[in-house]
Amino acid sequence: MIGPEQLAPVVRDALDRAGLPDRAPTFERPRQREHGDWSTNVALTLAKPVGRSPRDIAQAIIDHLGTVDGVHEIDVAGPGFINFHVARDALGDVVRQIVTAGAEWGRSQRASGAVNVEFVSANPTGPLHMGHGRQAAVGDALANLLEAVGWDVTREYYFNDAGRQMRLFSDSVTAVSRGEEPPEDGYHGAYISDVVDEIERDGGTDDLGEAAYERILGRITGTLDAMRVHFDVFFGERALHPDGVAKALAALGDHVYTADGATWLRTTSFGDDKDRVLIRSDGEPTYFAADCAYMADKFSRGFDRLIYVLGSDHHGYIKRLEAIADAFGYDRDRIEIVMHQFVNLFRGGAPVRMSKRTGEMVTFDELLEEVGTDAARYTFLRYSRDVPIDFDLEAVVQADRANPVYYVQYSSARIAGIMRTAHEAGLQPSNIDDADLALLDTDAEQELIRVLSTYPEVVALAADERAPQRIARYAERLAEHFHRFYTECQVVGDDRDLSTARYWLVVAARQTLVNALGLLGVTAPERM
RNA sequence: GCGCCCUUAGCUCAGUGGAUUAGAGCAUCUGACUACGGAUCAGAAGGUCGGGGGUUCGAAUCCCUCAGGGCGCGCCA
Repeated sequence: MIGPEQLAPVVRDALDRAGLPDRAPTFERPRQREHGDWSTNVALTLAKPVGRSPRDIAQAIIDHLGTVDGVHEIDVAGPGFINFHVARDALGDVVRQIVTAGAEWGRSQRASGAVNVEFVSANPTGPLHMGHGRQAAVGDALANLLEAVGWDVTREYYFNDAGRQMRLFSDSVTAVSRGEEPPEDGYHGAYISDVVDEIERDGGTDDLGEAAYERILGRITGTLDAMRVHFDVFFGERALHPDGVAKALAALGDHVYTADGATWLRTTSFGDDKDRVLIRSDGEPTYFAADCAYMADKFSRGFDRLIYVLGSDHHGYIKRLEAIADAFGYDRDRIEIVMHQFVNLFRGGAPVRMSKRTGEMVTFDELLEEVGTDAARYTFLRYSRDVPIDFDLEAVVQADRANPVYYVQYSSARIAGIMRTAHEAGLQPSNIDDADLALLDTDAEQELIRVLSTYPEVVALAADERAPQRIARYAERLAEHFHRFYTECQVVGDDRDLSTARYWLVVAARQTLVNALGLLGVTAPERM
């Protein structure tokens, strides 16, 4: 469909012919449908320098535009906007374009380079919980989006398998295996004895802590599999000791100093609130030291950019991470923190208590089992990262219009239903070039096509803003327009040519829905 | 105390590339089943975009400020 690329040069020519100063016009999608498909405010921006009224300028531009291919109508509106209405028959081309592009529809090469997306990164000392679930969904969808616009993406999971916490975990497991209480500040959950029993049943081990750690990591990857999240790299902190950390400290050079028996990084030089300890006075390196070595490791692997997906409780790390990058001398723009708010669990409007102590905690595994992967992922992804999510176990499985997951998936099932009916009726066109897509001329069809045509813009914006919810909201808008089309237009009918044209429109709608939901990691079911 | 985020319709939330009459779902009210899945559709009603200043021809959107709410500020991990 015609867009800014075609309209901009035409408008510039008109500016020239109208004797107006040259200016690169910007175009936007008007909010109001009556304002057409594209709009430019170029006349408004010229009003001041030219000293004429915006509407007057707009009219002058239009007078010199002449006719524009694919545009049906151009008018001046409001304070001086020039609105372009795309020709109805031009919309058929959109359908053809979508069907031809298939799975590539909406993807682009607007970005390039290698990006590392680190997310979840929960330590394998216990099962994943709700917060990790949102993190998994957001991180994975973000990775999908980045791939869709041309990035070469690596999904990475980092975990601490060294240091004090690891020893504490090991001690806890060992205590439990002897029938004793874990240390006060150790790990107490029921899963500890589960894992211990499991190991003993399988013939024991000579390193219980290690074996338990591996088992829990295995459980976590199992949960992630169920979530359809697959990492390219699982990176254990141990790989950074001692060489990586030593090299990192050396590379940090003058920014490192000793005081009070400890070794510090002068992060305050780079905007942090206080300096951070690298090596404690007892000689033990902190996790912060490992974080430094880890960043250096990532960059050494050739990434152009590092993205850290973090829960809002970690926002204090932003300055710290940026300070590390600065201290190493990396361009700060090459690291990016993508934050998201937390998740509150409800059941039928009542909060579900979450307590590690009492074991009332709902693990993410249990949640997935109860609501399913599609509902979980979709619910985590349809909200802006900036708002906390109230995740209601009942509302999320509710099967009606109130639940957007089902609303969207139902449109997918309906599409599949049409396909089945069409095939039974012998309607199964193989070549879209033979179809007369200009027959798609009802309002419902035209509006559906218009929504379809904006998909690539939505993907680009969602990727740029790291905003997966834009894809979810788009899918809802698409479903809405499809349902209306479904209600008003019979696809499989007596008029063969019309049926064929509508068949292709349905194919295009399905393709777009599949592509959009695919970015979210949600399925487009054929039956429900 | 400092920092980050949030405050938009009765409720839950979009919209924050400045711009033409601020959107959706739920709830409320009125309609649509002799056609491909009514798990749907059409319509009505509902908002001084937390308050107050400012920038701009134009602000939900940018800046300042105040008020509420969430989170974070370790030689913890």
